[in-house]
Amino acid sequence: MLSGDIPPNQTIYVKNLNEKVKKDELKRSLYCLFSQYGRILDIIALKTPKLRGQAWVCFSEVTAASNAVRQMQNFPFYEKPMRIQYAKTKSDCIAKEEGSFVPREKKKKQEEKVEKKRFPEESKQSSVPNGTHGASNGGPTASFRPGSTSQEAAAPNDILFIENLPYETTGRMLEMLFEQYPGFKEVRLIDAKPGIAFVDFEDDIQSSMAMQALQGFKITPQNPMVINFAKK
DNA sequence: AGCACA
Repeated sequence: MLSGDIPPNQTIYVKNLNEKVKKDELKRSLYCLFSQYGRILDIIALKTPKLRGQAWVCFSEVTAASNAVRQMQNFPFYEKPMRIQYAKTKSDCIAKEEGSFVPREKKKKQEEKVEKKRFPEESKQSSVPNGTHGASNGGPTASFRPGSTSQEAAAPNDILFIENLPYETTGRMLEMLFEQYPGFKEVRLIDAKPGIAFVDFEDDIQSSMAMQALQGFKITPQNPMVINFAKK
């Protein structure tokens, strides 16, 4: 089958990655690219001879992984089409979240269910490649409500579609925000439709970076930006 | 091509 008979998994296995790109940049880019599908708990990438050119992206939901497998299949990423499958085994970070993690020392096949209630400590500060110095104006990312139906993720595009802007937003204001990200080309406001804008980038990797960084940015306290890829 | 948890 398409996914090579591997059953769905919260973690996707990505291969055919460009081995020249440095590990941290790779993780950041993967994070930006895939976080549109859901919350990413961790990204594993190693540069050892056996493991270079591959990465594991762990999502908090299987549905996010499924969307990512389908939508980003063969996506050209650093000049190479990504090959995406479900991971074959459960990631440590997932096992930890559900309390079934067994340290690697014991190489046992410890797949038994641990009947446990939630941990009392709810500090879900998961390790995420914290690439971007994002929207640091108080409010973190917006909870995706206005506009788009967040279940149907738009395909990557070098054009971003911005919603929920205050009516008084000017092109210059948006330029100042977006031009700090590499690949920025231009901002386009629609006179007939206040509150939305399009922002063009050189490619969809760079647009993803900016989207991730500025998602939820508040120009006014009541206007967290909602950023999506523009429809093709 | 290659399925780990630096």
